[in-house]
Parts: sequence; structure tokens; C-alpha cells
Amino acid sequence: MTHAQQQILTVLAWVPDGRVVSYGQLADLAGLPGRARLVGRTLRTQDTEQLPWHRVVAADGRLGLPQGSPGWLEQRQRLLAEGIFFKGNPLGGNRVAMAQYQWQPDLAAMLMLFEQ
DNA sequence: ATGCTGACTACTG
DNA sequence: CCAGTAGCCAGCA
Repeated sequence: MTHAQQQILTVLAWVPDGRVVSYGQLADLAGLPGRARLVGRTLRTQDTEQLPWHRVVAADGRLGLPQGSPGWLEQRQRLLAEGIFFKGNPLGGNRVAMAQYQWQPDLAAMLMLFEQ
């Protein structure tokens, strides 16, 4: 695993319950602007068992996995379990209301990210 | 080494 | 809303 990927997983570990981040935003927070695809690749390739991988969604609120796939269903269920609302219909929508749930790290959180 | 692919995204038409 | 395009570049054949 590359240093960049380590950074990504470190930041991911800090995304709080009930909030989400987009692939691009996570890359930015990890000091890797423009590298959203690396985030997706990392989630697909590395072991995210102990990390809140389900809190990473596309910038437009859709989930990265193919809609209807097992992974997509699990991610959606985990998000619903955290109280995250999906546009259109609480159970039938397919996009997270980003404006409402996107994580906005505060100063304290940012400092912790840089300490890692 | 080389070429494709894709859990990305912003932009344009 | 949909399609194409340009950056991105680690994996994998």
C-alpha cells in the first residue's frame, strides 16, 4: 500500500457517524487533490473491515457500487441505519442528500488528521 | 515496459 | 437529464 493510500485510510477513520464524504473530498482532506479515483481504488483494493467505508459516496450523492448490487444494498442499509436520508424517498431514493450530510471537519478534527 | 480499466469529478453542449 | 471530454493513475494482464 502506498503512502497516499495510508493517508486516505487515516482520514477515513475520522469520518463521524451520520456523516458522509465524497471520493474527491476525502482525497482533498488526505492532501491529494484531484485524486478521487485513488480513493475508489483504495476502497476496492484494501481491507476496510475496520473502517467506515460506507460513508464514502460520489459527489452527486450516489453510491459508488453498481445500483442494486450486494455491496450497494449493504452500504445503503448502513447509511440508513445512521439516520442518513436518501433523496426522493427515505427507503426508495438512490442518492444521499449531500447538502445535509456531508462532513465538514472542524478545526479540532483537522488538527487530528495532520497529527497522524 | 505497455495498454486498459475503473467504488471519480468538473465542465461543456 | 444525458453524452462526451479531459485530468487522474494504481492494478492487472
